[in-house]
Amino acid sequence: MLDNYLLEELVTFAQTGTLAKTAATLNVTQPTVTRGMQKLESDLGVQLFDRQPNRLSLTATGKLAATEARALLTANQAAVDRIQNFDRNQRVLQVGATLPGPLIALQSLATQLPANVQLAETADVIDPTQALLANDDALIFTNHPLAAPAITSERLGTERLAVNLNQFMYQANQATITFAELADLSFVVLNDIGPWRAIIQDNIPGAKFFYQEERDALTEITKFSDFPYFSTNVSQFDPVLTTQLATDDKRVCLPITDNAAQMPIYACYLTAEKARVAPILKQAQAVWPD
Amino acid sequence: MLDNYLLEELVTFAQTGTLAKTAATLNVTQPTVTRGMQKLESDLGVQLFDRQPNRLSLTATGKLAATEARALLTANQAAVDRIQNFDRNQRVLQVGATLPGPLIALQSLATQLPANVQLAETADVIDPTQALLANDDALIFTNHPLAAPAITSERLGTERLAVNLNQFMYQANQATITFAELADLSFVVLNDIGPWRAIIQDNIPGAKFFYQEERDALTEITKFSDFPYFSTNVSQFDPVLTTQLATDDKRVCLPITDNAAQMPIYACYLTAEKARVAPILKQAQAVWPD
DNA sequence: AACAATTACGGAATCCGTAAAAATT
DNA sequence: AATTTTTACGGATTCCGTAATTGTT
Repeated sequence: MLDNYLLEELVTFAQTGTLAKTAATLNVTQPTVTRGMQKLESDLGVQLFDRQPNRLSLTATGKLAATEARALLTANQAAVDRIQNFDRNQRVLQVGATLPGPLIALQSLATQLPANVQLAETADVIDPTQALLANDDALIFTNHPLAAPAITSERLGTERLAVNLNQFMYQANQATITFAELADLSFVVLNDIGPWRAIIQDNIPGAKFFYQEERDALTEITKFSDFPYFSTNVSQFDPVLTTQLATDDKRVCLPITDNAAQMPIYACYLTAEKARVAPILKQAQAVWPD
Repeated sequence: MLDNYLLEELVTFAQTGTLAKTAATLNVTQPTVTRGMQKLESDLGVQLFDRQPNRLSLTATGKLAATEARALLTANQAAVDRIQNFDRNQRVLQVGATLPGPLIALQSLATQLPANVQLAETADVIDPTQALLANDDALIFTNHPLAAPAITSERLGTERLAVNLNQFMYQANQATITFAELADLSFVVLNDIGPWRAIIQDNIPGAKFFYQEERDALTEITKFSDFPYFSTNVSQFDPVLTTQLATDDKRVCLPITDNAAQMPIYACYLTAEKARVAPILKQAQAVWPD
């Protein structure tokens, strides 16, 4: 068995090239690292270094050992994360998403949700499969099912994009609209909108987008300007938009009819956690506007 | 970072169920294990055990931690093995096989091989891909190419099965033979013949096979009996068979013409080790009877 | 002179075993 | 009575830092 602190020293040496820098980056003294690498060699019964009086360099075996060590350390850290996240998720049930719509819908009934449910602030999940397997989230909303065998992906419904145009714009004079009809316009858009971002960028020719990190900043800009903004059949639950804007917003909401503007929504969770996420899923299905 | 000795204690507790038995199997005292599990809980910041005055049981988190711990320990051990095997293979170049033919062919020119080449005694490689990736062998002969991306599988030639029949048997009166014509006969066969074993068992109806572990025992039996035995175009290099038998063996060698009796031979090695195995491959190709 | 590695020595932290206690079956 | 877990205490091991040595650039 190889001790972790020795593996760290080896990995750092592979990066830095000298024992002195290794010691410096690990906040220990050189003799510590010297002894450590000697012990690692003796534990393995293998020569890891070519020794010249003033220079240490890794042998071929040493290089292999360094990459193996790196893998072991990351595996160890990943295990710690999984265990700690699992323990946390025993108490608070973390809900994430790759797109904001479903989170907004759930937030609208926050009072009716179990007290241990913790909704993510923004749609910032990069790799949903990894996030579930690492017990980072117990439930993640995505726009595509996940392939991993331990994961169940349940179709929740469809999110449909709409655009809110000033009522005096000529395009506003209709019940629905297409991406093509929005060409060359400028929009204010939230930053964390997941896959929607690529969709609007790829489908509206010549458009410009002003991305806003904060939702409050976005509502401010929309309130005091004529920039069109996007919404969906799900974001209608957004309390910020509905309360602060709806009262005096002179825009009209036009659903976008393109296929690309219709997005399937899936609820993904570890199959082993089905029982724990079931009540939340039931709530989500109940409020889904389909 | 989780210390290995704590992980071992957790894994053994998951197996045995009590700290006392855990201590016994690990050859330490109970207080050691008690403190160890307390430290592991404190390191993780997580409760791993349900504590009743006289009974300790794993929580859900604890069970997860135990399986994670087991994985980390096996990964650690596997890394050690890979490193040590790699180091050994820097000096001696280990050659294995899933079938004996190619090893026999190479053995016939043992004197001309580099001194650091170590040929396996018997064809006992179970999982050639694993053996290569673990640096257990540097070169393995198989009857099928290996799929792993880091591995190169080079077609070496074809091994062709033959049977040696007493010259007075009526089937011996021909140049070649088929499996069907060997029906209901009894054969003496070596134990470690890899895939050949399934082939003769599946293709010769009603045949009986007397498997011998030792090659010497097999030659003894064949010498003092009339049992037919198998050979191939490659096993002709076998010094035991050729010297001890050929002089007074009254059998005739009949190649078997069935497709199933023709076996492709591949030389498999880590692509990164190509340069080191190249000279051996060259020798093998030179003597191959194709 | 500056830098890198190693060794020697003493202190500090950690880990372990013995002994004893508390509680259960 | 026998088991199991836990705490307390002392010893032993291990690990680390300071100081000093060697050799190279």
